[in-house]
Amino acid sequence: MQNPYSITLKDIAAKLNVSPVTISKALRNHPDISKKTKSLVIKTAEEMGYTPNFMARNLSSKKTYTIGLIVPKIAHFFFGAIIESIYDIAYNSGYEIILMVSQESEEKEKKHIQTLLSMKVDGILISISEKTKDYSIFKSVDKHKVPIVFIDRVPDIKNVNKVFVDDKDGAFKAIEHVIKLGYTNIAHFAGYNKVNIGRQRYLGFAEAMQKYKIPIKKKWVIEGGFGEKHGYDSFMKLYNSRNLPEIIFTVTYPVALGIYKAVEELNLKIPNDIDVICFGDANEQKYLSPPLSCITQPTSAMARHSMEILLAKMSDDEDVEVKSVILPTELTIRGTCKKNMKGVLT
Amino acid sequence: MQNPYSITLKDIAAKLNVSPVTISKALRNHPDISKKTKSLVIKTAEEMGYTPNFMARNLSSKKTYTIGLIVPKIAHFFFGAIIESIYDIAYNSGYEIILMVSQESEEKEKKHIQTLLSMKVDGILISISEKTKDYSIFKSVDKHKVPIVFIDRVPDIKNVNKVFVDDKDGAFKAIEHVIKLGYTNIAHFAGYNKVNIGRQRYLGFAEAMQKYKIPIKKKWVIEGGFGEKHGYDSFMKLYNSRNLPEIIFTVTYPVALGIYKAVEELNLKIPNDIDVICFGDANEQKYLSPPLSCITQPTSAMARHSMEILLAKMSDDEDVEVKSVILPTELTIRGTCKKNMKGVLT
DNA sequence: CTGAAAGCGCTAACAT
DNA sequence: ATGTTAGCGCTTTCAG
Repeated sequence: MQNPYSITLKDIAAKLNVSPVTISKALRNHPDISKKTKSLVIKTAEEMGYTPNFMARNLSSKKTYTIGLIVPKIAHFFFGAIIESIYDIAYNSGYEIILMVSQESEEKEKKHIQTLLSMKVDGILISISEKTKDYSIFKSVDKHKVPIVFIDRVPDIKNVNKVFVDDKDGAFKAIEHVIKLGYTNIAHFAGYNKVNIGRQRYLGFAEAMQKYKIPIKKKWVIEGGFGEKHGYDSFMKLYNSRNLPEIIFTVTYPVALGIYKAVEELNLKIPNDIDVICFGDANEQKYLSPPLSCITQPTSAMARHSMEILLAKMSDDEDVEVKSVILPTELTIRGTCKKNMKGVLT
Repeated sequence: MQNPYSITLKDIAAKLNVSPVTISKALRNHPDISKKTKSLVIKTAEEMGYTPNFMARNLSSKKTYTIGLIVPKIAHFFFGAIIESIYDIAYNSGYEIILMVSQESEEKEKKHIQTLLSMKVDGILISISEKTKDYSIFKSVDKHKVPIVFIDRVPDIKNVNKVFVDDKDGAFKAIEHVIKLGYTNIAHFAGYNKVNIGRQRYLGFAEAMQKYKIPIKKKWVIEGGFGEKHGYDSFMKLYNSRNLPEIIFTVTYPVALGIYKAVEELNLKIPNDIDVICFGDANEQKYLSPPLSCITQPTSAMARHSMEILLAKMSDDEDVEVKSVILPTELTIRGTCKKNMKGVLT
């Protein structure tokens, strides 16, 4: 027995002198059972402290009412916000979320998918790790017939459900803004080119530079992922090469934070010595010194759309159409990236 | 059938012309089975894309190798860090974490506990919501014989496993530091008195004030929970009453952030117009304007201790002793709370 | 070393 | 309206 202290349908049945099936049906509000019996059953079940056995229930029925959610990191504003929204929607739709953290490891991601599959989740929501190259695992999910929706970090394959932001457009808008302000020495601390968000943000950057005929300096485009360390290391590298740009556009907020850290250690000042703008918002940015300007992503809309798609896929047996939702970004200018006002500000 | 595309033990058995039991044993590395058979089984299982059915497995065995984790919030540095550490340790110990978010609601918390119980988790880790008053639910967990350990936000009951920080001492040290710096007009934006961390932090504050014979002004001790809104609202209230202290000690980091927000809106300056120190660290604090001083909690140590206790409880059948771990805090002085240097800094 | 039998707790189909 | 039978996929005795 799972543990000797849990009460089962049988126990209730014995006490009430009926069959376990009656209890099962009553508890699930099956039309077969009379109101009187139902209320009696419910009452005694409560009295006895009955807790349905999830494992048993889901072994005999088809649905588990659970959704697997895989993210690369958790202690990160963007994912924190996404997760929170998804939990919220799931809760209100009667689903449980099983959250897994890949920690940017392709191997862990794979393991987690296996686990979720073995847990018989009804669907999977995933933002893939920055290292993920092998997409075959996602096809295996398909084979198991469990619907999957990709969020933000989506793989470059056709015919999958994805919800992401118009990264290229967002980056373009930001760089265009920067250029119009009069900056010409613009660097980009990029993500990885093989990760969609890294690639698209770079492309937006490049397109804007091209449009305004500003040559892109190779040394000023540094690829290195999405974490704080990239920002710190790359800035240090640039600084030591004595070849600083006026402004750096970073692929994520943590990368920008890395620059803040380096700048402080070097006793430099933002935005005087170096200016920064980043892709991705975080609550704290407005309290940074100086407040960091950024491209804002609509996290709760992303969560909502992903859940809507997944919910639809999970309920409809017929093949619902594959959906790709692209959401717009917004430019939020705060204390950085406002060249024309430099004199006033400092 | 769960879904027609998943391969079961039976399928493998049929293919290999042996009984399902042999497969089951081989896959679990049971000593009964010969090496030769084992390797053959493992190989074909892989080829066929076998995924064990978690539900079935855990229905027939005792352990599920899952741990339930309940936290009040997720998009919050402290909990994010705790969660990440716990996930890490669990992963390395072969456990899965089922994360639930109570969103500071007692009702949701209760529901989540029920769900976890019905999922037959092997143990529960919980940081209770700020609203939780009824502790009877925790006793019901006890009845189910699933071990539970409380982290940080622990209920005020005897004989439960808990891991928390010496909140009172941390607050005391901070206020003592503040007083020694020469501040006398000290306010406290407190949590809720009925939540242990709120109460203890207040007590530390009060004790320090008393030791140095500084009267506590009632209007300067404002109770209001642990969120940003409390900080914002309370500061606005204080400001409008034209009775500002020199420094405010806040019960959490988000509360301090609320003050930062209000201060900016009011066009005031920290630390000149008002100074702040808070309980609880976050990565971003060092980049705030100005960098926020705080009392640092050892999140990963907290995670480690909780998991150690839980792991022990889950493995030993005999009643292991109830454990209460109290961890020390550290004072981290950054840009706020350094009166003697005011002239230099600004 | 291998397998047959029984059962975990629940639900679905089919009686009654 | 209630109960009987069977089975979900796996593991645990207990025989061979």
